Amino acid sequence: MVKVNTMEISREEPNYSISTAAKLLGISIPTLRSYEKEGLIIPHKTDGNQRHYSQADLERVECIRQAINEKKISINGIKAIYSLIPCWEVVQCSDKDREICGAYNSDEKPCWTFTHPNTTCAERSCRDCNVYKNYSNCGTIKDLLKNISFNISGNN
Amino acid sequence: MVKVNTMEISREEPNYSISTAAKLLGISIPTLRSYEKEGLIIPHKTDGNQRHYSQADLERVECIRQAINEKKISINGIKAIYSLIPCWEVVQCSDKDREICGAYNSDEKPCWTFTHPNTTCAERSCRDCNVYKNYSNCGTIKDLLKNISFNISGNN
DNA sequence: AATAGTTGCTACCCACAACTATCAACTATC
DNA sequence: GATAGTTGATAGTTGTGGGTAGCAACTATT
Repeated sequence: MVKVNTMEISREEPNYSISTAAKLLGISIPTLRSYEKEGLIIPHKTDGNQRHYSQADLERVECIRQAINEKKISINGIKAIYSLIPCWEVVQCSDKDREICGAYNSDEKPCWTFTHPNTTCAERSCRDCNVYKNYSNCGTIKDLLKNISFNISGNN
Repeated sequence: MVKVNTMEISREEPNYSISTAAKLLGISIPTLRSYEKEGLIIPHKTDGNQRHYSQADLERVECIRQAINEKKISINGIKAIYSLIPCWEVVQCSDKDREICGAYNSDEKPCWTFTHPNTTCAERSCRDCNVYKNYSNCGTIKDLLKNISFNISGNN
């Protein structure tokens, strides 16, 4: 139990610089930066604004690469898929939040690419949020949708 | 009421040949065929195996085109998004169905591109199914997910 | 039975999404 | 304070996904 916890922490410890991360992944540094610019990853940033990547980050990037290179899903496609993660349920945000939240009302970009003024997510760090952390692995979004009690309204 | 019904029927009446459909959409015939081959649309087929398109089909194609040309989502991306439609809830299929159903266990292709032997969907026509019909319009998939009572398990 | 339109191929084209290289200014480490 | 590594830019490269054209065989319409 304690051991698992330790492993979990080390998996999320941002130990790799951008150059070692790029080397480990077999891609260039600009590519890694562009994934961030597109909102696919949120690396940790030091006080001096330098990027650091954890093991979990690397695995996330590998899923993204698999989607792009093997599944032939474009970057905008991945963003659209991420936007379907039901964040509003994961963070249990209020009806009022949903009205004003850009993420809730978008189907083009993941929620963590929005600023969330005046919502539950305002003071949260998206990198540490379960929406970002849990549903990043290659096939987990559909699995999330399966663990759902549906209540389809107006379905004729 | 009757009037709406009539409109609804005419909207789904497969009145257009492939050449007129292509002309109305401003695309070539091979393109229209390729969308079908990819599983994005299911046109009606005559006894002589010729394709006929309804008004609803044309609108569907327009959404697909918008996704490809404006949103820059690749065809495989669109397929992956369609695969996230919770068909199992729309058609209310059994636990046993879910075990053996290729669609339930895929996140690459929409459910209607599978044959569904020995499931609730086996004897259904996918073109007439609500999964195909209702959640084809550009932004409706996320809306569907919003009309849901969630029951997230194992969410730490 | 003749004309027009369709079928499923295969072969071809090209815009551009994904990626890389290079830069001066800045940060980290010793 | 000097070396190595990083930052955000811009400019350049390239593979290929999305689309088209052309074909013989088939179907529809007159």
